[in-house]
Amino acid sequence: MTSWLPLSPGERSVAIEVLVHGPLSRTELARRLRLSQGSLTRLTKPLIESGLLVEAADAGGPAEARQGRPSRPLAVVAESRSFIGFKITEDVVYGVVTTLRSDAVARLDRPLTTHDPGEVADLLAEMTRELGARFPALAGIGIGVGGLVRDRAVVGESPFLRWRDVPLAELVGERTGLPVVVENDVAALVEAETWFGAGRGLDRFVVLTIGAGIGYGLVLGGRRVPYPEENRGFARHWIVDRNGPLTPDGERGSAVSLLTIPSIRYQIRAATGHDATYEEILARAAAGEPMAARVIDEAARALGTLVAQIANFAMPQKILLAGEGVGLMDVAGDVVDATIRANRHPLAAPVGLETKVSDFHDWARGAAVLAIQVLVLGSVQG
Amino acid sequence: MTSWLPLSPGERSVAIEVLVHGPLSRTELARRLRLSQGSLTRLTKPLIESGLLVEAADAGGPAEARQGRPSRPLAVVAESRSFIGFKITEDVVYGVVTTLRSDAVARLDRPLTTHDPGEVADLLAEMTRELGARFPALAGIGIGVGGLVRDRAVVGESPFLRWRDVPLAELVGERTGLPVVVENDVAALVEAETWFGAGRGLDRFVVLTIGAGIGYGLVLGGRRVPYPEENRGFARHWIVDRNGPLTPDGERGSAVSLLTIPSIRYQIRAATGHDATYEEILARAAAGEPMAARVIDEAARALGTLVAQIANFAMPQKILLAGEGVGLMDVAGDVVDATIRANRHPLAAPVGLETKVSDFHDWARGAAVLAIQVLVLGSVQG
DNA sequence: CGATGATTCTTCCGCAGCAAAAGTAAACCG
DNA sequence: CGGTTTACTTTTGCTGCGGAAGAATCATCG
Repeated sequence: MTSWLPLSPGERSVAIEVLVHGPLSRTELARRLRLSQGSLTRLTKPLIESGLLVEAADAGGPAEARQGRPSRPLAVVAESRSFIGFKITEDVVYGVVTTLRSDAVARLDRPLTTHDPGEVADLLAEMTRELGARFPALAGIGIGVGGLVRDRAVVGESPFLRWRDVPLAELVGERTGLPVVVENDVAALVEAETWFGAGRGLDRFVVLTIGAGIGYGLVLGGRRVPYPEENRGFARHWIVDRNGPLTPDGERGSAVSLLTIPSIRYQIRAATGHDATYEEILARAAAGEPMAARVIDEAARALGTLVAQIANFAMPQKILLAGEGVGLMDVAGDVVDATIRANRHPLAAPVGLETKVSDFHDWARGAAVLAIQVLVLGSVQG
Repeated sequence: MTSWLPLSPGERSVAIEVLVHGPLSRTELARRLRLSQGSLTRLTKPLIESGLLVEAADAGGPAEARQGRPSRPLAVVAESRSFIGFKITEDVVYGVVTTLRSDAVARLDRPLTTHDPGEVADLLAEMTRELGARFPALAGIGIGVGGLVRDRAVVGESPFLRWRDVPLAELVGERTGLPVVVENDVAALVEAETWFGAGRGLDRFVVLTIGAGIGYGLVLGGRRVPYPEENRGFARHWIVDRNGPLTPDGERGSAVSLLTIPSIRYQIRAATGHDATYEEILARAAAGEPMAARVIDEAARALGTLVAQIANFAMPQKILLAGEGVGLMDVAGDVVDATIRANRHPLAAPVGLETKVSDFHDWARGAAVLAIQVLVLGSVQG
């Protein structure tokens, strides 16, 4: 039971479909996977015997009383395994415990007082022990780090931790005895949203995160497209408006200069001489204060332009805006929408835009999903 | 033999691989398709018996004299079938005959003196007879039309022909007795490049055409992504530079205003009062004439910006620039390249940019590829 | 010039995994 | 209580694949 019985390709597709799309009857599964009903009986049997699936207890509610033999929806036993996800920031480690369905059932944060790889690994192992005490069936650990990660195991380069080629998966693995996956934090969030979130079941899907920096993830055919400049500040070269503001980070008028929280705060500080939090700036813009309103308006236009460009060129079925900097949408969502419309053909399909404010625990949850994938897919492959 | 024996999925994949990637030995095919050698003997036998494939005659050249039993590369019998492709413009119909490998072996153009659907179909049938006299084994007809095409059969809307809901495939089919595929001209060119051209074997591929208008085609996982605003002047809403020139067509500073041949000619005419052809303008820009140089420089910057945005957001492995308006690259290719670099991260993979000047026969050839696909795939599905 | 090895292709066997069809179960309906 | 409807199971047969062994065909080397 440490890892699952090796699943056949057919069994795996059934497991993923039920895991991701909730309770489904065998007939429904047969239709979705284009298999015969007989095959479904065959494929589900070992999955039920191994304890991964159960016949959902009567669906609880009265259900739609249809004619005929009632269906037996199959569901994953979400609590049969627990997973741990960590998000490492410069000064805090955020941890969550999730079920198989990636629901967070516990949280734990710890200050990060050192950047020494070994001591960080010690801390993660200690947090794992603490969390694992309450949730015994731990099946894996996922770790999200800002920076370049290789092979889902080694932190190749992380500026804020000042790490180079740190084999973090190995360090944590030998301290905990659990399978460990390390991934770039944006990539982890993208995977999580692709499997369990806004991108569920979609063929083309984009995640755009706004926070201290900008993150971009493209999912095609259910798989994330990797690219070399990932998480290396690529968006500082996305020039949105050549006459835009100049900030310490990013080229003039780049997405970074216009949209990230530090750049917006910098612009306000440069203009008014006073520091203000992001939320304060948003509130002032909503209240009509000219300086804040101008900066936020410009940011909203930039966001609308970016979203339109993404929609025009990558043609995703949905675009998810995530991160701590999407509060912008509440204050200036109409500006964003108007800008998108101005940069798209009137006959074009409306952009499937979804906004999701995420905190650091959401990033940690994203990392946990990586561990879930490894267990279900049986490999570390992205 | 009218259509091929229905191919099994395995046979079809072998046929396509050999058709698209030239002569290949069975062992090489086994590796590419991830099949065993035994399976390849099984799959190739009926294909050879049916006359689709042959064991290439010793590869002609001396080959690399390696050890062991020499390989027997398989090749399609390109001349076993012929295909006809048409491109319909406002006043001319361009026709080509191609082999199975989409090599054009004959051409025929005719002026189009009427837009009446029946008479156009008559003309196409007559041209088909004329072309077919020299190439007997006709297996299908592909027709490319600017405008909206539904179900690869019906021209839903074509402004320059003033057509609405014309069942062109049916009209031509009943006059020729051949299978007919109708498709939007850009889509046809994209399919052709995906199968036989620059996009061969690529997973993510973009075609950007510049001519009287702008065309965009996105290929993901070997399949073209359809979108509703296709060929309806969508690029007039791609705003590249808000302060760009204003032209009769397209929003201010849009890709259409900056890049299409009519818009460039309009800008020169508006500035100098004299009309000039596109080629003249390019020559004058190359010679350093200020007005032309300014317009062409602006166009090159716009193109670079577009290419960078496409590369940043859709992340294709290659971008093909095609159409009659890519002469721009010869005169101002360095400006385009510099602009691309300025809008991309230094660590990003260099954009695989390929330029291909295409005339109207290339568009017709693209349409012929659709007929090839139908024969090989056995269906009209895109 | 024959033995050896390398490489490609063919033949044959066994079986995984599927669809199709027929059978069983569990509800509702009158 | 038998008919109807729908969901699931069992059985059967077959397709199409991998694997292993063998045949073909070349280079190389003693």
